[in-house]
Amino acid sequence: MVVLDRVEARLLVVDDEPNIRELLSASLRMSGFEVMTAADGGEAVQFAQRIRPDLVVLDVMLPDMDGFAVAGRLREMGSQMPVVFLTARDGVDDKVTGLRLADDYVTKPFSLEEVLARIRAVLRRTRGDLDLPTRLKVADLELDEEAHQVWKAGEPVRLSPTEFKLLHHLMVNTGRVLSKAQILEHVWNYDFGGDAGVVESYVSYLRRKVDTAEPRLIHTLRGVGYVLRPPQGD
Amino acid sequence: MVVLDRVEARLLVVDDEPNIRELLSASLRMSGFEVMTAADGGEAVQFAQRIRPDLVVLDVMLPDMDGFAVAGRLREMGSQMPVVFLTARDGVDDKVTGLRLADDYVTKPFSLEEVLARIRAVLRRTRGDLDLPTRLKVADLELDEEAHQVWKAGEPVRLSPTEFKLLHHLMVNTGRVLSKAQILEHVWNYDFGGDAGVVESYVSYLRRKVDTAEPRLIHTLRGVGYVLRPPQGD
DNA sequence: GGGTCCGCTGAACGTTTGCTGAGAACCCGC
DNA sequence: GCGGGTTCTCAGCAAACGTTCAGCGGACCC
Repeated sequence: MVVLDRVEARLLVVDDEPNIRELLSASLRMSGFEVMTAADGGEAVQFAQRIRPDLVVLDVMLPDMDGFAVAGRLREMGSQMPVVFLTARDGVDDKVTGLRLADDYVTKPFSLEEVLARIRAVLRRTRGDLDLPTRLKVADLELDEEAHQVWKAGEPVRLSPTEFKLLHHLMVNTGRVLSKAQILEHVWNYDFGGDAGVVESYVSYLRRKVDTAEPRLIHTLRGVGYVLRPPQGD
Repeated sequence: MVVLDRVEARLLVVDDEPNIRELLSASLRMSGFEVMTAADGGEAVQFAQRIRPDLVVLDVMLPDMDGFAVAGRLREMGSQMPVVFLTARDGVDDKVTGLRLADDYVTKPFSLEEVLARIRAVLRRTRGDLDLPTRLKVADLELDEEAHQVWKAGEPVRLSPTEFKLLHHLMVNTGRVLSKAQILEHVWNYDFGGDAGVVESYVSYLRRKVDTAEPRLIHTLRGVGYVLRPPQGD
């Protein structure tokens, strides 16, 4: 839940499932984007023409025309709007990358953390927005989003994908308490049915890898959640 | 019981139990919100359409349709009203699925303190109301809601969840006398059966942690209640 | 000044919460 | 299909937490 006081960019989210559309748009808004939504391909093309978004998040499966067709139309319009596709896990991936219509894609079911990362990466590439920080630092902890790398006290650390996403989420929200439910919501896939016990396990893994020495950075607030806090003020 | 001279926002409270509906709406009104109530899902959708509230407080269990269905309808209506769910404690699944449609949730039995905190947090996030202070200060006492942290004379203090809620309630009501019954009502869950002795215990804990030095901030008014008062004018 | 009431605090308790190690299920590359 | 890495579940354990209670001391009233 990163709240910024400026608009990062204007996005168009296209998906026919209202749940996913709302999940995405709400979360993107909270991250500082201006978001419009469309429920099918026709609406999408219309909207894109009118409001000229900086990026389009596009489901491949749409009721009227598929995402590739939509992307094709956008290209024909002469626009160079970057597109991030949402695809089902099975095999469509090759098509997406092969067609070179997408700048990136995310497979369903995704986690918000993932979608946000892809969108930011694409915007950075296409706009040359180099001032968007790609490196997060908290005390002697460093995380590079692009290189997908983490250092503790200058030493590189190996993290599994989930560990990385969790640490990233904690670092983006430095100083803010996150409940296990919130963490689950952002870091895990949206269809994850399990309970918050996983979060405990992963916090434990993370601590072992990046938070063994004093002063500790990852704090447990009993009954509330977790915070990553820089030494001063603790 | 914070009484403000302006309306913070318009809320719609939906619950079929009259007790809870009234408890909530009375307390929210006293906190400066404009409150409407509905007893079932149909009424809720109707009302929401007409009066366009800024936020909906929605019980998951309703006689006609469940809260998720109501939230779904609201979304379909194209509204972006934030929703705060009220759920039973045991429905862990509810929480996860609920969050797809909700911006936050509170488990029953809740304390008014909790519900208020969630509502404010959601409004802050969704409206971009970043200037609403997240930090309370009284003399050399500071409390940050987001970070869930307290400082006394610049030094961080560790508080348990209940201690934190109590101090928060005292600070929000600085200068106002609160009876033990009132405190019980706001800080403890509404189904708490015990007596006011707990409040005494917790005031004692709090004093030990944040009010050891002169001038004292937490004052006892014999036979009446407690006040938190800044030094000047005491 | 004495009796009574009220509030303070330390100790004790049962309960809840989170941490961790072990292991089962899974995926992926070879 | 085998092995390493990864994800998730679970159960036992330890510490923190909420609550009650009793003994004490100070405040209030007559």
